[in-house]
Amino acid sequence: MITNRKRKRRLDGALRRKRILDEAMLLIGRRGYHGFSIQELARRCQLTNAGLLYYFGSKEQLLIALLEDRELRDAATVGAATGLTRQDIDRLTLKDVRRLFHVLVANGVTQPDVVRMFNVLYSEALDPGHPAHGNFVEREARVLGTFSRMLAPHVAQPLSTARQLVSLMRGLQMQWLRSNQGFDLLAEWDRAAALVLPSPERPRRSRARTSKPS
Amino acid sequence: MITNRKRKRRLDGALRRKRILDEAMLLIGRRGYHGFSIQELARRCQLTNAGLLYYFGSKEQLLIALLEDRELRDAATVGAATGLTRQDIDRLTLKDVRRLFHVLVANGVTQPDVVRMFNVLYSEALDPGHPAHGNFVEREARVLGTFSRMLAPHVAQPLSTARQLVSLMRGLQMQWLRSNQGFDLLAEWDRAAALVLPSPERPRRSRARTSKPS
Amino acid sequence: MITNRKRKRRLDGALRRKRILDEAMLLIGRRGYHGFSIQELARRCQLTNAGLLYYFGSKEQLLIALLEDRELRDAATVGAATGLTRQDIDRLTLKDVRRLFHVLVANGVTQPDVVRMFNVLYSEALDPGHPAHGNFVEREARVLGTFSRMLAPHVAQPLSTARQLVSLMRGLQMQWLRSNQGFDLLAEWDRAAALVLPSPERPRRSRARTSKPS
Amino acid sequence: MITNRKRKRRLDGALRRKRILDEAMLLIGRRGYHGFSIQELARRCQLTNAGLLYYFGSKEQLLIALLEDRELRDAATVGAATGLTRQDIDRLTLKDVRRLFHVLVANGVTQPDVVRMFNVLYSEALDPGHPAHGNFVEREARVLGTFSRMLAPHVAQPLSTARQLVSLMRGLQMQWLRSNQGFDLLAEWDRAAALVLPSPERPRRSRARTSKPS
DNA sequence: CATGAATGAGAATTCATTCAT
DNA sequence: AATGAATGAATTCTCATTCAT
Repeated sequence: MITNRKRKRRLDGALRRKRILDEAMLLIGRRGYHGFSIQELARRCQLTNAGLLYYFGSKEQLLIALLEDRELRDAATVGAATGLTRQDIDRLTLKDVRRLFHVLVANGVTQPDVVRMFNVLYSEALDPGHPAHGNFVEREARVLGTFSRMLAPHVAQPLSTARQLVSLMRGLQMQWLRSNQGFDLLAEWDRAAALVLPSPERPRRSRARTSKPS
Repeated sequence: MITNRKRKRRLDGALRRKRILDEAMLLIGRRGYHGFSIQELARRCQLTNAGLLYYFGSKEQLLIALLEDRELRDAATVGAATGLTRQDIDRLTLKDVRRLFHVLVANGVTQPDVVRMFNVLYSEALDPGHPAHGNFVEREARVLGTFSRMLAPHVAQPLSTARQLVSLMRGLQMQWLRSNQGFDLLAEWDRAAALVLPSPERPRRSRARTSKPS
Repeated sequence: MITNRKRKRRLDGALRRKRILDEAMLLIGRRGYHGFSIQELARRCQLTNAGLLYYFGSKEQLLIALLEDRELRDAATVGAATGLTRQDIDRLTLKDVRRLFHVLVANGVTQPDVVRMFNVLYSEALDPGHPAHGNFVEREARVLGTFSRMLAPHVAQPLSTARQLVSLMRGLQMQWLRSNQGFDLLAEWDRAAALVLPSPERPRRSRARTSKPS
Repeated sequence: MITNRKRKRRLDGALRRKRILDEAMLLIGRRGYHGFSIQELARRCQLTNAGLLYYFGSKEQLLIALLEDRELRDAATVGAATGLTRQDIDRLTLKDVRRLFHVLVANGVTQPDVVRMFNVLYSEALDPGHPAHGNFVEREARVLGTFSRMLAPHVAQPLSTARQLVSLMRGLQMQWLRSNQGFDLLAEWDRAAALVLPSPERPRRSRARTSKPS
């Protein structure tokens, strides 16, 4: 009984937090960190201003909590979808790499709001004074690093290729969002990836010299 | 005399306006439309709050003026640098296309603040409520349309290629800005463009069977 | 067993209360009643907000409890240090009076935080709306009354002298606190007291006609 | 005409500032810096919150402005009342010194609100975090220094005497305020000063030898 | 005995904007 | 051409307090 109750209460608290973060994601995704207000978020969560801040101390901390939360969830999602772990990074076949990126994009297609939030923050956080600046600088380094390592066995200039993939992924996502998801993002991605990643059947990196005769 | 004065004053006025817009570009580039304040801008221009609004009426109108101003200037810049006009669009050779994009990116390299502003607004304006939303929706359509037309004679799926080029350009710019211009953007661009655009000597892309008669 | 526990708990409760009051004294001494917050006090006591109020009901009651607690403790301290009781007041020799004041000040030297709190509240409570206003009005009357009675046999205008002593004591304490206890308060006090209180051997002050058989 | 208008406008602004500061003095005198609110002050000045802050940027700056304003006015008042200047400090006769202090206190009697504000801040600013802390530390040093110099030719331990005078002045003022000006402060002061300052006719202070051989 | 959750009131401050001058 | 004065609305955040558990 007691445990049940306790559990229920705890769950309630955690659940509420989650709900708030979900709503915050939507709001920030639309208006950006500077453009949304604690007030509006609270209203949407049917909480008072103070009630909301009870959970997250300040607007800034809310943002940080949101990013942390997302990071955890996304890592889990991707891990589950690909069956790959950190250890595999250096040993992936080209096919694995393709599949991984495909999954990444496919995952985004199912949650456009997440994609929107990330992309909005991604550029808003360019500003060194932005509360998520550090987070995104670090994230970018991490992502480019990871991609480079994955690509290293397969392409001549892994960092360049990583940059291209990141650019294409984010750029296509942005266009997709702006067009109200008016085209097939995943297909577009596959097409783009095919240009940037060497085709699997042929021995890689000949490209680096001869280019693609196909 | 009087005319002189008037002229002088007008010139001063226009000059002042320009100065304000330049400062606004920096500010908006860093903090976004929602994140910057008339107050701060006025301070930086050594004007009072009211003094600034005398020129632009409202924050929103300021943004619009800024975008219009930029549009004019950039069109002029690109036109001058490439020697191409609107009429040429459909008749460009692949080489011209390559050159055009190269100029575009090279132009950005010389004015990172402009690049920053555009990219920040580009994602901030995803929000339908953003005062520049319409502008950017239209701009995107225009850009993709123009690029598609330019690419049509040369690639199988011009719109896809246009999307890729736009994505790569913006994505690389963002990475370049975030890294504090820590890599050679132009070189990176050329590398990326080489993958997406067919190499000039060989007709590339057997896929382009059906071709587009447009 | 049960009684034990209860006792233990009670003791814990009382102890906790005391700890809270001690911390409150520090805080109020530094920031005043208006300037400190239940929140900060709770944090310092490693208690929740609600936990703290469980003990004292409200901020105002906390202040009152603090003053009462202090009153008790100080009365005890002074009584113990001088060996004098309320009944002795009218029969004190000049030497006793001197000694009493000396002890009072000496006592303050050992606990600057108490001194600080009293002096801060002493002036903050000038405001009729202050929750300790009544307390301090009454306290002042009591102190002046008591001092006057003690001084009556020895000086011509006991109330004036009482006012002077009170002023000197508080004023020197304030200077002492502001200078970070940068001078010898007790020595300073003795010097000042010597001017205000008649020297014991010589009857000083011809005004004091009534004589003193001391 | 134009000058007139300009002057009038300026005066208006300055006048308003003055009115605000006067009201602030009352409010801070009653509730202290922590205890008063911009809101209430604005209401009393028939201004909006923002309207008030237009003049003084922030609560803290308001306090500083208040203190500066007071300093100027008080220096003027005292100078006018005594006819003494800074240069005279070291050459004052005992009689001058007495007169100066008398004027100081008499001046206070005519403006109890000023006295209240100073005394309230005087103790509130003990806290190193208080925005007027520095101001009051410095002020205390200056006052004690000045008094000491004035007293140096006349008493054995000028700093001690200065401390006593400061203590008595402030202490009596406080009692006077707390009693709702229920006694004759000036008379009380003269009585106290007579004890601390050597009487002019008699070759003061045989004590000065017997007690401290320093 | 104490907490977790929440609130209503109010805090200081900022914002875009207005308007007479 | 620009300012000084002012505002209403909103912002983030803090406060003391309540109440079920």
